[in-house]
Amino acid sequence: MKFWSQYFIPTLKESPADAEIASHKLLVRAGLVRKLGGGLYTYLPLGLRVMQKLTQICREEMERGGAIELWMPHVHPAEQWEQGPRWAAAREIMFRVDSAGSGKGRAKEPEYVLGPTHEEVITPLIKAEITSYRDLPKNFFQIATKFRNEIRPRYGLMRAKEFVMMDAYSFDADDAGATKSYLAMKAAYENFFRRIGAQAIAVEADTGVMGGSFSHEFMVPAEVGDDDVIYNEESDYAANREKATSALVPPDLKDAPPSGAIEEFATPGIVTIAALEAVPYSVPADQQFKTLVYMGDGKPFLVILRGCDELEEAKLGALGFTLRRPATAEEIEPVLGAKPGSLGAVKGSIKNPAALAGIFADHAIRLVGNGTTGANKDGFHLRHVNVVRDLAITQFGDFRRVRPGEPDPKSGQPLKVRRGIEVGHIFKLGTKYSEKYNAVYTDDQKQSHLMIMGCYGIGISRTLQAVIEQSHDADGIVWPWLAAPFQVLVCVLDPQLPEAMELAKKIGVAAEQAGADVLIDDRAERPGVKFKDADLIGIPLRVTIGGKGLKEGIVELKWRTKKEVVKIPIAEVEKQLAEAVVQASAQA
RNA sequence: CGGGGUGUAGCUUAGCCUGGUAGAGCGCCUGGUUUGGGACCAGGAGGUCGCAGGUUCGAAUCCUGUCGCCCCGACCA
Repeated sequence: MKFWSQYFIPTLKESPADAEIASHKLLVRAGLVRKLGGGLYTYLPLGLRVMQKLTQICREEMERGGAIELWMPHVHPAEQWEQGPRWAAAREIMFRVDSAGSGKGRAKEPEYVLGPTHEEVITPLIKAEITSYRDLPKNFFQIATKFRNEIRPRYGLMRAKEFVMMDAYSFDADDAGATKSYLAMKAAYENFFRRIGAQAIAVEADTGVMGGSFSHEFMVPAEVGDDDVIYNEESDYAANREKATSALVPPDLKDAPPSGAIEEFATPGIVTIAALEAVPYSVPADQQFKTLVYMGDGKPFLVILRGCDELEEAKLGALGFTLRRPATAEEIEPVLGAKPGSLGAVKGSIKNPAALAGIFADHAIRLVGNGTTGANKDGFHLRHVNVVRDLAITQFGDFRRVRPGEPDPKSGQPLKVRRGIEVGHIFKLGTKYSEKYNAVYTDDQKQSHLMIMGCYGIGISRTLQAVIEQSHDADGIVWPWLAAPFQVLVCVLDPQLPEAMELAKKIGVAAEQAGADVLIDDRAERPGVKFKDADLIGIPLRVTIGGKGLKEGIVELKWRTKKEVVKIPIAEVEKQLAEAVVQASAQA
């Protein structure tokens, strides 16, 4: 039981100028956090309590899902990462630490880095400690502060440089076991988000820099989210935009026969799809081939799309390059023979085909059949280009960005799009890390095998804010029962009356015994201030003790989610409150 | 890192264009009146106008640089 006057809940009437979204404003106004610097926040007592609620529930669900808690350092020797598979890709976001005057002369490489996640730490650990199939499977987790030097911190805790994350790593003897571990974690996540009152949905996701074979993101739908979720509720299809596909190309599509011999025609100054669509050329975008050039680990490669489609860059990850970026005009011309705007992939038109790492085409270009593309000659295009006959394609794949309204891949229903906040991510990693660190075990036939890994993360601090974003009204936060810093607020309007405070303590004890955390507002403030603050900090259940009520022999009970106030005789309040607490706990 | 914006009291801000004693609201302190949805009256404390240069008789205001913060883009829990 905490007494407000002795506690520390600095609420604000006005929102800080740097807060843009509702949850960020409320975090500050309700006295949960204060900013130290960009992406760096102090958790005030109330904010810390919520964090502790979330971590404890997360811990319980992870343990129920078979994971074992441990704790790893967050200062990592840089060598640990240099030996790992993603140093090149991850070093940008890592804080570097150098012990002063170490004299090691490592001008370019840091001595230590602060951990953004822990695959590079746990995999060598498990390689050293686990060598037998008898000790598998194992799944380890920790709940700890993570460090990422976000280029652009945003929205309070939503994207911070230092944040709290639960990260878990599973090790299995075989693929079936790894899938089982993955599904156990998926269930644990679902339980966690359900218990804390967050409406999070699992969507198929891109594996990104983590690598691995498949993955789900847990998204809290919210307008302020950073990600687009492509979904259709009837078919149950849901995927991150980076991963989403559609059934645009019918499986039985027959490739169009050539419409004629390739014809070159002059297009002086025409370097965009839109310009070629206009008169006098009048070539619809969906009758054009778009040719993009990227650099993959230093070698250029081509991506061919329909003129009307956009590249979904994340899908290029499937090609397996470690480092990838758009090519510059200077890099393109010597290889293709023309500047961007006149590029194409027609056999024989490419100046130096041997320099290319490949030509990758989106399936959807088969819908074009015969189209127009650049001639690899500035100011010229080619028409009657046939996909099968003329394009030098290495491999077809899914590279285009889906659009709302396209048929979903499960049922053909139109796809929809909405924004979401990514609060959790699970990956089936496979052997990417175990291979790199040679994490092997011996089976019962004395054979060595690579362990199959999975990794799992929940952004606890981000989840805290996502819950607020999802659960607030004009007056303040509306905490779900188990996420709330306190479940019961006893609001004493006349704390100078000894009998009022006596009753408040009795009620508080009863609520605590029923399993609630109790805050007593005993401040010498006017009732209006107390009610406003109560709504702002969003405690689910409020008990009001007023001078008038005391005379009438009643107190008031009000849920934060409801408008009505229930008057209860003082003699019954302890019992009724205890029942309400027990019931709310049972439902949560 | 590219583009845009902004920095004035603990918080929210006016003043800047057009240079001339730095203002308000909230919060805080004192006293009084109030007391069921952010009370009122009276008095009071609190500001190197982000920092450093420059222009000027004179700079919060104009110029240059620099730092912080916010927004848009690429990345992520």
